[in-house]
Amino acid sequence: MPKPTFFNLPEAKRKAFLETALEEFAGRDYESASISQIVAKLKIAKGSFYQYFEDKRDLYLYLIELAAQERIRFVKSLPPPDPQKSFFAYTEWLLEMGVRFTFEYPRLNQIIYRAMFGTLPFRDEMLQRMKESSQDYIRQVLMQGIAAGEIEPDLDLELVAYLLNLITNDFNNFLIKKLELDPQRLMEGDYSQLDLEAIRGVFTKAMEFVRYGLAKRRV
Amino acid sequence: MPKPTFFNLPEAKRKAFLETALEEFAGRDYESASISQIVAKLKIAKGSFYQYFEDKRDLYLYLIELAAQERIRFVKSLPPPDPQKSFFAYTEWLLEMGVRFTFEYPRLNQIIYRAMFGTLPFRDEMLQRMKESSQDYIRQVLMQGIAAGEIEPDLDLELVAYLLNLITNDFNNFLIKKLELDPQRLMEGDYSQLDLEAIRGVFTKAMEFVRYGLAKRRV
DNA sequence: ATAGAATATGACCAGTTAGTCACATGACCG
DNA sequence: CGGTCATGTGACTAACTGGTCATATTCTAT
Repeated sequence: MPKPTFFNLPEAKRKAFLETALEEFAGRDYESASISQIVAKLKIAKGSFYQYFEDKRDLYLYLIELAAQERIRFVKSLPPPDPQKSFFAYTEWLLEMGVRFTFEYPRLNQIIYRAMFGTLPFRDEMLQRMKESSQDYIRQVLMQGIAAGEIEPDLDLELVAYLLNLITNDFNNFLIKKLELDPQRLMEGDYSQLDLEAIRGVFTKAMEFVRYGLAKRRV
Repeated sequence: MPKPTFFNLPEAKRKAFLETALEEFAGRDYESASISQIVAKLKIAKGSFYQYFEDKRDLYLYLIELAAQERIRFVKSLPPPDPQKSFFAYTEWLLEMGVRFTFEYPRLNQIIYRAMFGTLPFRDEMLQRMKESSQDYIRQVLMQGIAAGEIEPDLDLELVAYLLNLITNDFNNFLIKKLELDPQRLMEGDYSQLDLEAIRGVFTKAMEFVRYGLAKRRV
């Protein structure tokens, strides 16, 4: 946890600090991310950093916690389609929200992605910080789908939740490849290249796979 | 490419070098992996390393190439089930081979995984080295499945190949969680904890999802 | 035995890192 | 004004990094 000093900081300074720290930790993995670089970019003294945080790891775990909270906040901020209507519409919406989050908060998304799939010297502490994991959330939604009779009840929920979570988290990588987007420009907040129609088309295709699998449809 | 000197090395020494280098690069990301650590473990002089390779990146790209080749060799070394019989049996076999490779060559697998999903200062050169990517291979197999009339022809092949590749590559992570395996012991080559029956059960469930998706089966 | 090439060595360099600490500055309060 | 406490500072440490290079050793072929 950050020291009290950090929270006493004028908001502008605190925001600027987080901005820069997120930038640093989003682009490189934990070991490579550099406190020295952060303070250099911010033009503050090295000592100041250690007034705000215990150490590097303290900052990193805080950033993860922040990113995870922000993602949950983001997903909850927009109303889902009528949940009663169709489980699959809901899942597609979830997928879409994941991608939108990626585009709107690319750095936060990177941090989460790294924390989930990367190497970390302290996975356990990290997982604690991401209490409400999206995987648990997906599992809940799946159970609702089963209750509503839309989903095959014989599925291994844990397995499917894992796979869906995996797909959701990695989907933007596919989009970037498929639509030949420039990740650099996206990272810099330039969305002019986004073709929302095309993206929605890919969503629909992805949902077809999730819904019916590969097998030839029986007509 | 390694310098000629490296290939002139007595086989035992060359193997030992690769062993140690793989260990180092499997465990940490590119920036964190340390040449100094490698030569220290091998008890050879720093200068010797630079007789074998141009630089760090030269070694890394070589390791990736090696790992990718080894994976292809491994998959091709065991005969698949009758390819004419069922596309899905074939795909399940492919998934199984992926997992078996993970268990038998955990370090090689880590390197490939890192190369595909991690951060890299030179993605392009890396992708060139992994010419025959498993994703292309999966796409071929899918096309055969369509030709055989087993697979829905309306699918977006590129998308599905991407998702299948993703699942195959990450599946062992799920297995480890699901079967509560100890990754540390696996890394050290201790497979006594493996329950092949249980693993096969998870495969089957995963293939059900891949085959029919989430939707409730029509009976 | 000897020349010449191939290989091995480790001190050294310039650069980086996380973290510390004695001190300076600033803000608020009586 | 003075005093006290929070905040800011940057030189410094010890440890590390990738890479170089002059020198030493070992191998090979005559």
